[in-house]
Amino acid sequence: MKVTIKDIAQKLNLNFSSVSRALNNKPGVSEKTRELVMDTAKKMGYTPNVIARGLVSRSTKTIGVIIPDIINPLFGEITTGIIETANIRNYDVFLCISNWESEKERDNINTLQQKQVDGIIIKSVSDSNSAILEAVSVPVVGYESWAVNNKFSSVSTDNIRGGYLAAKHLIECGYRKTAIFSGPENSSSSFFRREGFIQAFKEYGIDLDSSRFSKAEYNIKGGYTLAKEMLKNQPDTDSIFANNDVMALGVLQYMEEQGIKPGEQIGVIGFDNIRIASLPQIQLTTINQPKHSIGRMMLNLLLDEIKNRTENITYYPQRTLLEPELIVRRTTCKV
Amino acid sequence: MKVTIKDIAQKLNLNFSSVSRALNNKPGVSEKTRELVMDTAKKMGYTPNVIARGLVSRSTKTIGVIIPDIINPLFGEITTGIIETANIRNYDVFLCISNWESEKERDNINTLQQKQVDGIIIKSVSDSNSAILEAVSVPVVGYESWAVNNKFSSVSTDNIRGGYLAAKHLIECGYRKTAIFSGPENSSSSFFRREGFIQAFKEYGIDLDSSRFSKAEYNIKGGYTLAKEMLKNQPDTDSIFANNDVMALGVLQYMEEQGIKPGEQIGVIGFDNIRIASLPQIQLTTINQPKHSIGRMMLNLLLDEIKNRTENITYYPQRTLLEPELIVRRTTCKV
DNA sequence: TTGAAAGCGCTAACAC
DNA sequence: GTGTTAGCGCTTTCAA
Repeated sequence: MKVTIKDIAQKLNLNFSSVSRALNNKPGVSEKTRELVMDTAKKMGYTPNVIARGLVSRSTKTIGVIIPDIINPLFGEITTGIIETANIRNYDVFLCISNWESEKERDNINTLQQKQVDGIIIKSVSDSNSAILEAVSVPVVGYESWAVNNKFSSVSTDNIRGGYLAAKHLIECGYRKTAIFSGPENSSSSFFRREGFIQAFKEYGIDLDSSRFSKAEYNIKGGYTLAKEMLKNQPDTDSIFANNDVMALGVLQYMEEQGIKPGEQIGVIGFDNIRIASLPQIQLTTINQPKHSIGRMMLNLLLDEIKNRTENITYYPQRTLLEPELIVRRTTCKV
Repeated sequence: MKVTIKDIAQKLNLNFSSVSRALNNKPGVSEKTRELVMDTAKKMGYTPNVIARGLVSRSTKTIGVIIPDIINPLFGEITTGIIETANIRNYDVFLCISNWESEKERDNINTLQQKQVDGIIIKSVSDSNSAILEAVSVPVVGYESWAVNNKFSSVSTDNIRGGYLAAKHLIECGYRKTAIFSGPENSSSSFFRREGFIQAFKEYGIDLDSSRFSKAEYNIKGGYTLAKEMLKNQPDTDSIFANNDVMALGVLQYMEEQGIKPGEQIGVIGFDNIRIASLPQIQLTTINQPKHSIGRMMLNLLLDEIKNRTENITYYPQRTLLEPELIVRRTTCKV
């Protein structure tokens, strides 16, 4: 059986509340007792039951994170940033995967609330959960969720600017007939990236043919399928803006299979700058997101809000936009 | 404030234990009361406090998972298998990242115990934690941990066989001077893969030069560095067995940079068969692990043991070995 | 069928 | 400085 503070108290002929005080470094115990308690606790192999502790203290020192998938390295790196920062600040992370399903995301939110997490970081996949999210009783910080909901803080890369940069580069390369491959319906990231992209073309006075806009799942297969379709139906397409890198990977796969040279015949630009995009065999031109920083910032924001709330300080949701960066590689013309 | 069973009880002029019974579908309440309770619970927006429930029932319906990193898609896919299966069986997953650090892993184990998880699935990075792991009070299932510890069940791909298959393929291609790039010190996967590899060479009566065995971190950079070193110091090396795919990716990166053609000048074989290995630009020859199945099997094993334990059925640790499969692509000769 | 009460392991307010 | 007590939200005996 597990050792409890009562066991320690009994052994030391103390009251269990004194043991609690000693263990938690609270005032009201003599140095002597404290040391004695600490020692025997260690000897007996005592580990606190954080569940019980959480029941009374109303804090679990755990924050919940909901991401759509774990295979896309983008989320992997953001999550790594979150976890590393959390650990430094003495918090644990409960990670949930929504698998891009709105319903699953709802389940995840519920689970986290039931688990009494102190706060939630979420990359929401659907507006339809915004009401639920607003009703959550703990602080929430979103990744790319400002448009959906401004009741809580959010951090994201400036997607409009990112899309703009991508377009500007493509235009300067001389591409004129660009296809845009977006993520799933309602993806706010795709929406803004496309907005910025279109804006740039407008500024340059170039018409963008919306029949070249299509959408699929944010994965390799999605990009592959879209490329196949697009290049068959509209073979004069001269470039592709894949709304994220894994999609771009799928595009490159299709082109490679067809013997179409990216960067020479058709330009391809992605978004995220995941690690493999830089491999010499891939050399994908893309827009960088500061992934690790995004994770770190979201966590810090969340903990600040948690602190504010316990201290009853009014809190104003804040939106943080990070600057994207164009990374030119081999899948677009060299400028 | 959150709704509790007491609130419901008060509203219905019932005792809160009746509400509990009704909510949990336990016998001892009339159908009428049960329905009434269910209804009002829903209306009042009641969600159970699983923390409190766990305190008394001694089960949190949560299992802990510890993996070394989240960037390597191998772990991503295994973890996806775990989470999906867990959700089907009504369990939540608490995911911890040890970052390949033994100390961090120890912290993770502690955290999970404190959080009172019902069981732990772990890919341990170090033998030094085996004592701690044995002392864990809940069931544990390991990935690739049999050699380290046989007090608990484990699932893994047959690494010896995998190494053997890799070697056989290389030999049949005509390679004779193979370098082996292993993972970090004490990596059991590398150990067995190398063993199987060496065994095959022995069977074929070919001497393997151990000066070509080296080790680094299990990531792209590790493979890159090792390839650079090896090909500089021992330029007659004709092939490389990278002990996992991400390492192989680093090897390919170096070769590409140097204009060395994989499969033509130097053969490269990896291990894991991660998704990107199949991209036409990469086309890495590798050994497949059934990643999703591994996750699913580990979870099922764990839940079985949890069940056995609550029912006081003696349990014998079992070792499950999965068959690896050679996937020939372009980085080795075509057979 | 329902109510009353104990207790899971812990913190915190209050008394001594 | 230490002990006593209540109570967090819930499940589970035992009585009624």
